[in-house]
Amino acid sequence: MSTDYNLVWFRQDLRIADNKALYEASLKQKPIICLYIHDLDSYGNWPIGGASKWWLHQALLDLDQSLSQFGNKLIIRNGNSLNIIEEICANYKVENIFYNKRFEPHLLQIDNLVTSKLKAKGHKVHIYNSLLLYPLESIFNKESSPYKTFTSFWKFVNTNFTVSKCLPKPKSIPLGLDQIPSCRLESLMLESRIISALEIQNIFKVSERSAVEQLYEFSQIKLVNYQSARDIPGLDGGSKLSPYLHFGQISPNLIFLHIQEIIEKYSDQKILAQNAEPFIRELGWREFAYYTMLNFPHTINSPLRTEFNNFPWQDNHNFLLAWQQGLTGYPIVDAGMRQLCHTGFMHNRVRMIVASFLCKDLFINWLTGAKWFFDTLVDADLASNTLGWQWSAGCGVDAQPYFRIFNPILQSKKFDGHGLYIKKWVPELANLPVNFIHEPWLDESLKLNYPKPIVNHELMRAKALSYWQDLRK
DNA sequence: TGAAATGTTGGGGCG
DNA sequence: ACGCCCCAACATTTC
Repeated sequence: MSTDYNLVWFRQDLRIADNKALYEASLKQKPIICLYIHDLDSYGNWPIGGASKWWLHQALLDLDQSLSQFGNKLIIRNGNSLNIIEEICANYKVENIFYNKRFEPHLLQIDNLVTSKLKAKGHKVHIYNSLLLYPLESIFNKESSPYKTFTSFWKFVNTNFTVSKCLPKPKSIPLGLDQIPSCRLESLMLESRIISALEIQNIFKVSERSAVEQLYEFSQIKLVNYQSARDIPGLDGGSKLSPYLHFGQISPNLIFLHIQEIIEKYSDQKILAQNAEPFIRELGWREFAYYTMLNFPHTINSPLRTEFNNFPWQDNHNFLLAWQQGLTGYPIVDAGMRQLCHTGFMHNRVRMIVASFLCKDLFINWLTGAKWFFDTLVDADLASNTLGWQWSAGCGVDAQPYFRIFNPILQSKKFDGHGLYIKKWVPELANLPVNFIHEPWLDESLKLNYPKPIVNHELMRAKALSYWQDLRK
């Protein structure tokens, strides 16, 4: 007599707390198969990057440990999602399948296929939204079309929806009697980039528990200065919650509600609420990124503004290489790109600077930059990455006008005035006086092991503007 | 979630 | 005392 099972299909919701699919499954009081499938086909033409693989490995390890505290364990498989789920459902008596929705275009197709096949075989499939704060499918403007500017979108959701409360942890996640075959985590070969992982490891502790601890630390120490500190790359003013959010190790609801709680608790400190607003707004940008990907799925591969299909992007391999390696000769750009290579992370302001530089100083297609970020960032997220890059290139939703061009020297002076960030990531410049740190080429007497600027920003700016003029015709 | 070019104003040096 | 010029400092426009 075999047991009756329910199945929870984990994807990018690698947590126990406030996980709708897991919670609902736990209410059924039946043995639960906790399944994770490493399915390379599910990534479409955006294969999982090295940094993300490393994080995923740690996250799966942590989820398995968490499940073991409930006497259960994570079943890991490698291969085609549909085949594996069908195989498990055929071999064990699985009544209900639970999973949380995802929004990547290629995943929507796979999910629909899996769902319809399972339903056809008599299984019940339960799908939840445990990824986002708001029900994005039902949000449209007065003309019943999708919002294309963030502020109007954000205003609408804030006035029409409230963020739902977090679910408690499941009371139990019962294990069945059968020995269900599972791969060893190591066999997925996620941990190939060991050297880079070593440095990442010093920055992030990859677990559900650490995500919450990091949130608490942020809200108690950094939140009060967030508005100004977040723009200074030499400070660690951000929450650094993005990779946890990406892998679903923390729910956006938990973050949102925790910050709201803090504001209410210290309601006499207006400054706290003032600083919390731009932070919550960042969660809003995440929603907006998913909203855009849902309504304009093609934008993961091509510009939203079709006139940009005619933009004369240039395929300069040496420029690309210099950018990737942090050898452009612009200290703030190089500092950012090296932080990325060494840690799998980059400060947000610097992400904008290096993106602007790639698109508007080197004229390299934003997709090329997007691919590099996707491969190297620990928080690589298709929705956010696409939105950010199209914003930088000026070809997406809420796009900054193309002529809005970052001056890497001014940005550097403004946000890294003392050159702390530059000195940390570009050691060749560590001994330079402040007045040359942003533009070391000005001191011709210096003999540095550091490249001269690969392009002249003034010239490239003028060129970018003329391209933009042509595009408007 | 720019930056440069251009326009305006007002204080101070100077004849 | 006065007008003139210079030029920060700030505001507006333009790309």
